[in-house]
Amino acid sequence: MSEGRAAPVYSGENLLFLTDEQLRQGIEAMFFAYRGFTADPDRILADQSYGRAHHRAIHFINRAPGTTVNNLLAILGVTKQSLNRVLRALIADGLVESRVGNVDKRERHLYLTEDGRALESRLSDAQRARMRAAYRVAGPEAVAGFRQVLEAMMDTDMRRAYVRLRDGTP
Amino acid sequence: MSEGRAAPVYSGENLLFLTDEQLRQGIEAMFFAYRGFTADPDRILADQSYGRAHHRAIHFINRAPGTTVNNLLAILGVTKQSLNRVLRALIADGLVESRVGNVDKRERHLYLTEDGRALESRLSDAQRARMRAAYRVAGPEAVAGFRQVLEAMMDTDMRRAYVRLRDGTP
DNA sequence: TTGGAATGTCAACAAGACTGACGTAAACTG
DNA sequence: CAGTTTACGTCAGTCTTGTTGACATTCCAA
Repeated sequence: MSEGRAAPVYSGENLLFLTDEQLRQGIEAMFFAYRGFTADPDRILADQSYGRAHHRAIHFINRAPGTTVNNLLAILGVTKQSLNRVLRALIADGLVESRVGNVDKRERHLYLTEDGRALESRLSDAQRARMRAAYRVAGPEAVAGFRQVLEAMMDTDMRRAYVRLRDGTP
Repeated sequence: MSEGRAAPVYSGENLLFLTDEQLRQGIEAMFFAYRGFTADPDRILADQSYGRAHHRAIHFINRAPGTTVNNLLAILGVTKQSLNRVLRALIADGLVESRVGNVDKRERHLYLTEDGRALESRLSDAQRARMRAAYRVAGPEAVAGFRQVLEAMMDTDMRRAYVRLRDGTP
């Protein structure tokens, strides 16, 4: 992890000698990497009148078609007013369809339209290309570690949401 | 990385069988983890009249004392006007000191004051604690992989800035 | 020495987040 | 069945943080 000083001894689950400096580097790595992570979709959306908020909504609607507004709210971690502004625009532009629930008519189930899926593809193609390139450079073991650390960094609620999406267990 | 389907064969630097699904999981991991990553400092700053932008400025001024505004601009990736608002507040509140450059009087060199360092500590203590916990859960090999993937995900400019800070080579 | 480039500041504006209040419809519950 | 809770939408107002545009100061090179 870091050269130039006496190699720290890691023993089992007792991971020691994590200097503030090492942690700080991890923090900065997160900061700079997240910028890269969002750069490509941001560029694509810059032309349109959409932003990162729209991208997030589109991503998760695509990921869990038929999800309810409340569900999306919990995943995105924003207020319903904030999400509503975004959804209103996407629905008005015909990228998202909102269907009243069959069993519970209070609920609205959200789906991407053909156009919505098209935009989603453009956005996630760009993001996946970068992720794929990074994965290739770093190698498979690094990828596994990457995922482990990220998962450990999440809040409990978010980890639950993440795992649920990952495993497709509603 | 993923169970439930035929184990993909990874061969040397030729990392294959990266399904869209696997990449998508990486993308979502980044999204959820970044939320956790910023949660603690955000909570601390919520009381004060500061936000994430102030945190970022404080972090990097602490990291590279005497840095110029232009320098900070490049690292943070915002416009100078945007940074200026943040700096103005921090200077007015006595957390940051701005000294006119000796050799080039157009430049302002930025330093944290005693109070600035105190807030920096509070913020980064919280963030480091989470990072440390995540590192401990994931283990040292995972941490190495984590850092590798993040570095590979950065834009070239950001990777340069990151390495420069990490290695302390101005 | 003068005009352009670089550095930084001030002012006005836009996006996107937030809170608070309110309304409607549907579901649940004693 | 009446009252309460839940799910969703909306209006209004505020705050943070990003943007452009205009401008002052300083440096440097033709």
